[in-house]
Amino acid sequence: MSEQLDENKLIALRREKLAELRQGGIPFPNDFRRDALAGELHRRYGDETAEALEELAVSVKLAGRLMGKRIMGKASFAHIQDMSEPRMQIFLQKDALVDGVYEDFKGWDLGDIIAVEGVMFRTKTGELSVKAREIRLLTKSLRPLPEKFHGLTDAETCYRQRYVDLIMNEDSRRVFQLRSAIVRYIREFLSERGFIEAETPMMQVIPGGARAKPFVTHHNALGLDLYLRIAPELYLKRLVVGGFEKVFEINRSFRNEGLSTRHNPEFTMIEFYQAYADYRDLMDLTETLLRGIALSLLGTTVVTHQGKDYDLGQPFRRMTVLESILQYNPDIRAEDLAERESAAKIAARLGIPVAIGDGLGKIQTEIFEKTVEDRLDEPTFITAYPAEVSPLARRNDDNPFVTDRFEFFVGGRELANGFSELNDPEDQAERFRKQVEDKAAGDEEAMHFDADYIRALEYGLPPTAGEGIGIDRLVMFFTDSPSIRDVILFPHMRPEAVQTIRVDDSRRPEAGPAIQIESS
RNA sequence: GGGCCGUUAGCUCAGUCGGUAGAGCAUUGCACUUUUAAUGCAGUGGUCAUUGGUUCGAAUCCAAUACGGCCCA
Repeated sequence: MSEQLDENKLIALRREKLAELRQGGIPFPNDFRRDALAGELHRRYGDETAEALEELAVSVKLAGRLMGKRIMGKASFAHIQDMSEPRMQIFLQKDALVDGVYEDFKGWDLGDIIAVEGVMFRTKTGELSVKAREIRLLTKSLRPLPEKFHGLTDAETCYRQRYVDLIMNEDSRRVFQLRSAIVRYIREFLSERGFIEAETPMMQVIPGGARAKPFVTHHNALGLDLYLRIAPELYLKRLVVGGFEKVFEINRSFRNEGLSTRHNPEFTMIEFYQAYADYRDLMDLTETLLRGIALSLLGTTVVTHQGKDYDLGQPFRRMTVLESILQYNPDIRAEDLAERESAAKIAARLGIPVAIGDGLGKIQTEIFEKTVEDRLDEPTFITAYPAEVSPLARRNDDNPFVTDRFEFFVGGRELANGFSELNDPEDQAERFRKQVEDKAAGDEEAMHFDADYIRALEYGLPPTAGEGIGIDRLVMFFTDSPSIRDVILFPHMRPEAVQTIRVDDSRRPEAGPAIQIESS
């Protein structure tokens, strides 16, 4: 017996065709080897004339998904799509194929995976094409593809069934190809500069390195609750203690928060640490990196995002938290930000709730977040964050109220956060204690006391600077994507209301009854 | 968590004042040996997200729920 997914007549018809294939031999063959990609052929032969191509008589083997089919009696055109761009047109003539093959082809469906062997030529209308000598069906597709002209536009289906989105939407394929290129660029950028790539625990006994609510999981054999990491920071700095003086990790981290166009519960960061450097060195490095990505990806330093141009070729603006508040709030006076009481009044006027335990630094930061952050359009480094909100950052030598820290903003969004690392173990222990107090007072995002991390610092962390860059947001910026879901292949979604998984007992006798998952 | 909007054929979308549903593409059949969203002719295809209510009658009005989108916190 079997429980059906959403069957319809189109699928039933294709199942009948598959059943015939099963009768006729091996239905899912894997003995075809291609020797070319459509895109490569376009680049290599795209400029050759029809006559030149005829003379060259280049024979090629292509495979891919059947995306277009135009039957005109005893001749047909088809388009196949492989991992390259653009598609290649195939020309078939009944007389040029083995008897019966042309009739088989007429029964194939859009979406089927096919193999073609033939000769490059140019059609009357000038399109580079392959004249088929042999053509085979490799994989029967049972489900109809979306409409060929409008494609798939329903956002929900694009996210839930990314495979269909990728088949249909070149723009979507492009985003993820660029994402791959960005990650590769960053990895090479750091590797060339002598950084070592590391992999640190994703399951942690004490989640650290950021202020965030973690996900909890459980290790059965150890009888131990573990947290999915919210950041790799504390482990990477242990590695610097260990002598890996330049180290990075491209990491998936997890934060138990809501979903939005800017937040996914799991997200990708690059974190890197460099000994004998400070936060200013990392600001310079960040400028170089972002400029390099733009030039490498786009061939220009000007990035167009959501209708605006951002020139990463210019030096990025730099200002402190306090300077930025004053610049964007002409009605606020510097002296009013210097005292807790007057700053709290400003916060209250702005509708920011102030808790009794909040110090001046926290209040200043909230005023900054409320009135400045999303207006930081041009590439900007904001520096001098209060120590109160920067429990892992080194204090500034001249003004210990603030830290040697920066965040980078562009298009109103925070893309990076970096600082000179706090390497004084006693100061760090004190700041952990303050976090634990905050946690006891009900701050769910406050940090834990990580005694092993303090022990590591006590062995001596060299003067170091570290930085994290949000890869998803970076990719959003460079690919002009309005939502984080557009740059994550399988973004988090609520489960579909009722999902039935087909289990065919006749072929898997050991299997139990049909599995049915229903969400309540 | 709050507000607004959406959910109709495989896909993209119409659906007027409440009278049991329509197009294009896909698909099926026929014709067609250089097409480009091929073309021509003829068909098939629907639990109008779900549940309940109002009504003689609901895709349409009301409510709740589910899922999604945008904005806000």
